[in-house]
Amino acid sequence: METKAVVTALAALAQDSRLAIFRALVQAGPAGLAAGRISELTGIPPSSLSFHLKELSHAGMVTSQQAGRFVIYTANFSTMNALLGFLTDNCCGGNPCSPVCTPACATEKEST
Amino acid sequence: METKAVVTALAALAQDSRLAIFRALVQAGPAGLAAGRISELTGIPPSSLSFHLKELSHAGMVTSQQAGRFVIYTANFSTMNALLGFLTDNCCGGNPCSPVCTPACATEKEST
DNA sequence: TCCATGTTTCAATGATATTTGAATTATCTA
DNA sequence: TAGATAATTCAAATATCATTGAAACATGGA
Repeated sequence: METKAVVTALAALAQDSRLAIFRALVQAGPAGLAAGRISELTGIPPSSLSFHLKELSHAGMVTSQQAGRFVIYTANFSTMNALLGFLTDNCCGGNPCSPVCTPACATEKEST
Repeated sequence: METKAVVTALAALAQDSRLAIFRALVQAGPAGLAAGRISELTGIPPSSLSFHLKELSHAGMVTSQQAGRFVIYTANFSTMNALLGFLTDNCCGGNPCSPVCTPACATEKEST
């Protein structure tokens, strides 16, 4: 994952409304949620919601698919995991650092 | 970890300069780096650097300690791990979701 | 105390993000 | 086709953030 993409992804999540939206989608799982349902759950008005969904989508954090009149949004779990990996990547210069970064996912890294 | 703190932490990382600073500190490990050294490594001028270090510090992503004339900055690994946990927390409504969020650290979660 | 070095604060400027009502587009049903 | 529902785009006001030179502050050594 490129630095630029990481900054975009982090920026997408670093905002109250968008973090709420994303968490709702993470909790909804692979089935996703229709835009209107997200609006109900979060209290964000449709036009604001649409703006934020666009941001999240552009950052690769969510995907969408048309389903009749509805647009179903789904969290993009692989991007999220790439993001998590990036932050711990090359931790401690690649040396063994058990006390430092093991708690979460020190064994799963990526440099793509 | 509270939502507000998470947004602050993500916002702290969602910026080119700060992400570069943070990564340098992650790679430096527990020994940390002096402010001047970070400036050298990243090419960020002292006054800008100081601004960004303050942001990171305020977000709990780094800690600092005076060492003579130097100020040593260190990545705060526990905050980082709490952050990673938050993002995957309650994934898929807490149901087993092996295909979805296992890749990185699905086994290590927290709701603090 | 005086000087050199490392770091932070200040202040002014420019750039970027957020918000939302109203209008628009798209789809379904009858 | 007409009416209802779902979602997006537009535009303009508001708010927030990033940058950096110059000045100030703190520490160590002579």
